[in-house]
Amino acid sequence: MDKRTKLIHTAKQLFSEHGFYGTATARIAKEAGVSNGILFHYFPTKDVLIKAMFFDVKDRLFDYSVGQVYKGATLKESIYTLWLAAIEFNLENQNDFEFIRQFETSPYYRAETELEHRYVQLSLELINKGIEEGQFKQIPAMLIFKSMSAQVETTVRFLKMNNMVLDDVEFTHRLFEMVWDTLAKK
Amino acid sequence: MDKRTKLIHTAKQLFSEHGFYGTATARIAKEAGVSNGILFHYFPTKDVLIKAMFFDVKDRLFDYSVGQVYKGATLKESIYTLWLAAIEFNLENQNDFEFIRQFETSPYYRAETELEHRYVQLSLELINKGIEEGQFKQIPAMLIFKSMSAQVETTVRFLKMNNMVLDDVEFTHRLFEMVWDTLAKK
DNA sequence: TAAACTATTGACTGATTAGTCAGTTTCTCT
DNA sequence: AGAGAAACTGACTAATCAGTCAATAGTTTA
Repeated sequence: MDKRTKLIHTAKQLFSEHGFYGTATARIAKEAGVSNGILFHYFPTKDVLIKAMFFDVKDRLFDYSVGQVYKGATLKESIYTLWLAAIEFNLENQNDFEFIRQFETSPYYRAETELEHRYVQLSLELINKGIEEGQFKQIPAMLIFKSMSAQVETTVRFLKMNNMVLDDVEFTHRLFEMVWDTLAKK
Repeated sequence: MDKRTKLIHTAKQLFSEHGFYGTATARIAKEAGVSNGILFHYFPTKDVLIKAMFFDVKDRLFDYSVGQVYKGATLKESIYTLWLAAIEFNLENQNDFEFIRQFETSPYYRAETELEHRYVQLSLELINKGIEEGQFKQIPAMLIFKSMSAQVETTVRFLKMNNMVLDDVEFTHRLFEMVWDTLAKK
């Protein structure tokens, strides 16, 4: 692993544990086993490091989840696949999960930045299709997207807190029905 | 307003704008128009100040919302009243809203602390009643509570971002149907 | 080979900040 | 009144931390 990647990796671990402000750059470098100076060689400021990490996570989530949606799937199947993939990704990458959670409530976060990402754009397209076809409630697409994201986050936090994994298919479906009922027209 | 209250008030404003770590205690005192020392007279550490603020907000939310639930109400009516009250409270007290949001993703937050609060306990009682009576889905009460809270937060953020208020009754009901469908058995 | 560039180090600095403290004023109770 | 407590002040400190920099090593290019 090169030093740049090693730094991102170590930073994510420390940030998810102690927060952005509880983690000194010097500590990141130390625990990554590199010099203090090299951190600022790759990331001129702490802000740049943090934003690079955000895009790193979103890119990987996109690759992981969108690849699982197969072409001929119905809308409900596609949403299910994306929902499940997001939960799995967050459970398997808990440092990423904690990092994103903190990022999104920090002053670093701006809504416009997120909008530019493929992951959000694809999700919004899917939701707009659902609204146009009359399968979804008449609610602004952005609000539906945010509700879904919030449900994923809540579910992951709940599973983590209770040391659970999604191995029970029946329970998993029951959880998805919660999400689906939120969006779908009765 | 006495100095202690004035400090909590100013701190909430600054925290919601610049975050816990972006706000120096000296700045809080200065903007509150009091001396630096008096802050530490009332709150021995910054932690104590932050936790005092958390309970201040939850107490006021409890008083505001629970008072509106009337005795003979059905379960759906009670949930609606609590949901709407929470949204109104957060819209009217945006500094409180931003503060809580940051608090809950900060290292200060511990899940056990929240459980002790009347507001959470009352909500859980109501949800458990819904599950037992078969009106709610067979999902752990805590997860239902967290989902509802997340929906409230998402909705408030959406309304804020688009400079909206809940003046359209039809739209308000449509938003509540989203929440209700999340919880209710079909 | 020499020049130019990139990667790397770690000691250092200037700014910031939570919390202290010695002393002053204001309140309270007898 | 006057003693004792509580409220209050603001200058001060010890620690922390993001970012700098001069120097060295390694790699590419002409």
